[in-house]
Amino acid sequence: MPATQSDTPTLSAWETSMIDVFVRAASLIGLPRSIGEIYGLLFCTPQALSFDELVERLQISKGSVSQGLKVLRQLGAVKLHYVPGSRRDHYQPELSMKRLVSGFIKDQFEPHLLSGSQRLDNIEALIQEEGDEASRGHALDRLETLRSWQKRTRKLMPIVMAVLGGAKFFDKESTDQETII
Amino acid sequence: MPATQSDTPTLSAWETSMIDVFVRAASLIGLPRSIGEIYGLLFCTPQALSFDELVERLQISKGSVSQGLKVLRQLGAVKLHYVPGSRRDHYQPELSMKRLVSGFIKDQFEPHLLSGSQRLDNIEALIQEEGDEASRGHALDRLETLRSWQKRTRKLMPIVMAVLGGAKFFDKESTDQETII
DNA sequence: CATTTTGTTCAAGTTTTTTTGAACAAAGTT
DNA sequence: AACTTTGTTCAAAAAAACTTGAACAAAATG
Repeated sequence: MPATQSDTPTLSAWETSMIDVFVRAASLIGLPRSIGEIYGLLFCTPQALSFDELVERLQISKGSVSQGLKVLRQLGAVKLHYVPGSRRDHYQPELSMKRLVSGFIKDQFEPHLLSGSQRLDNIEALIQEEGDEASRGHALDRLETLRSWQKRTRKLMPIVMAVLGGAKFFDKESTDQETII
Repeated sequence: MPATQSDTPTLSAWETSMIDVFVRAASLIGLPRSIGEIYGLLFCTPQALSFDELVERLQISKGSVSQGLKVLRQLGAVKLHYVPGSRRDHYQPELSMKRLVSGFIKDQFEPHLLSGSQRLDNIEALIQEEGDEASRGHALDRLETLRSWQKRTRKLMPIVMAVLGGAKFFDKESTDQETII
């Protein structure tokens, strides 16, 4: 082979395109490009990849990879894979759509939903304190609309998970739903 | 009342809080703050509001309101409301959760899903062109995973709409599903 | 048809988010 | 213990997204 060439460990055409799909998907759900790239490359690659391999093949900074993997771990979108003989952490992508979606919902969606409930209670208090006898009715009306939206969203989650393949899911009061589908 | 005071048409406490809920919701689905504010104020207010009233009460620029309303119209999240005697357009919020979600999916989600299909076909071609007999198998495997995710996402949509209240929804080949729930 | 009213457009300014890279910590080696 | 490897943190730089406001168009009015 020719002498010391710069040896950019370039990605093949299909890898680039497939990673692009994940970059778009990430952006769609509000995650930065670098996270799409990392998950995308792991998705393309047969073997587990180490931190360094991600940095080199994607040509992005260590900082981005470190933070990106942190988020992906939190979401349950990557798994640590032990490689004998190597001291480095190796990563593999989570391939179960159900688990990916579940992780995303639990991490990014549910918190907003829950904090939302408290916010609505606060708003109700504010409406009561407020004078304006006349407009109070409308305000409370809209508040109820909001509450009904919340409730429906919550009911939707377990159904989504079920359709995605047999889910156990958060729901304080409803009857058991270990394995619906 | 006191002489010409600056008269900031300030929002009441409960309005501010409720608008805040919409600002957060907007951000959650990747829409800018100003759009959350506009929809939020319309949601709080009993009467339809004009362009100018939105500018004044929210204290944001005409540009933001114009662009914000454009997006909200596109999403079907606001409706024009004719007010006799006034030449201005007046707006009211769409209050049906089903229609709101449907508008969002149709406008922001479906396009990505569809363009996605073509992208995957392109990737398949690239994988075939590519040499490397050995790795082709894995690549095609992952491509199939992606296709299955797509398919499941598409199946999910009508179900989501149905749960939200009896939907007619896009689906080329499946059997009739005018009113499921 | 000149003028006013109403709303849109878009380049420039501002703010927010993301990325970088150098300094740092933690743990393993020699 | 000194050194190396591996990965994290975080302030500063870069990029992206959002907002502003002045110039512009379109339509109604007088």
